[in-house]
Amino acid sequence: MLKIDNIKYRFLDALRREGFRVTSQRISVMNAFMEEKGHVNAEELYRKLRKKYPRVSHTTVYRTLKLMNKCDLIKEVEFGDGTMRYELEQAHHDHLVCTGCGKIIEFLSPRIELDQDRITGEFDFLPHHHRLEIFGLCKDCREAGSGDSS
Amino acid sequence: MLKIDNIKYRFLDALRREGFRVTSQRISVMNAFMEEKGHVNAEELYRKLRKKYPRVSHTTVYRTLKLMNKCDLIKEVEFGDGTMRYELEQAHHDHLVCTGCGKIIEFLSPRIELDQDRITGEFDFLPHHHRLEIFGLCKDCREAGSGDSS
DNA sequence: ATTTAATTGAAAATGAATTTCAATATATTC
DNA sequence: GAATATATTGAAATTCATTTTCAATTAAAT
Repeated sequence: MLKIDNIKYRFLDALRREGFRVTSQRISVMNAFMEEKGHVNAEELYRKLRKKYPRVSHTTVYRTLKLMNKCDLIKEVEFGDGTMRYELEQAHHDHLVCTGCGKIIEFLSPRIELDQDRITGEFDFLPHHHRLEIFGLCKDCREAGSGDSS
Repeated sequence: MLKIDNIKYRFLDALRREGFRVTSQRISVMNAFMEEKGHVNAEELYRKLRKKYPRVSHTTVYRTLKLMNKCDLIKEVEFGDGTMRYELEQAHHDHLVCTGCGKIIEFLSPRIELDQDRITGEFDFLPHHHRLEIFGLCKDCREAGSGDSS
């Protein structure tokens, strides 16, 4: 659990460094986030959180996720369901999003990254960041049935 | 204006074919949409619309865009500003989004498309559709100044 | 022209996210 | 180890994009 401890340390450190306070709520939100596989939204995290840490409000979950984002610990992503989701800030990658079960697979294609540079060059465009999501059906969902898993 | 007339025809035709009614409001929304360069959202379109066609409501703009979308005339896209935008349904392409002026450049990279097939194959993932947006600064915005154009 | 059923507009409702503000808790200072 | 200053919290209210409701209107079929 070196990774988790490292992130916990980085969060506490960032809070103190920026003059924010270390509170039990912030620690709870961070712990709950670390227990997730990632790509949760605030509402989902709040629901799971309240079982273990009932003293944290809805509002504080939203605020703390924004704060962790500002501290560069987590990253906002969204896959078209109308909510903002969060994943650990880590090396750049793109996503396969299964429309059957919601599973999200992270991948990186150096080839695609290179081609993007080529494209932006052609248009004299200075890229800052990008997002690539491929929506479809994962292996499990295809094997489970021909579309409807009900 | 063959293209516009063609789309107008296709919309009226689709409406009749599906048993929807051809109304002055729907025609107004379609006309207003065609006068745009594309990538408008409902609110923007409503504002421009009401100058020329004051008899169309907010609600109807939203409803008609959804309807045109259902008729496969336009496509929903969103670039992270929290609103749903619409573009003409046409051959697949991706987007360069200028974070300076909001300009949107459409492009298609056969190479990237191919690489995506390779990637999904690796993960045994059956792709349905994808979206790729590259955010950055266009040539004009870079020439205009070092970031702030105010 | 009459009928019937889809469409419209205004207002209310929704859902995610943010803001307000009084009460509380953290850090700092003595 | 208090006392103090001020950041944070929670509940409720607010915002913003979008959707729904429902009575009035209007298109299209008879």
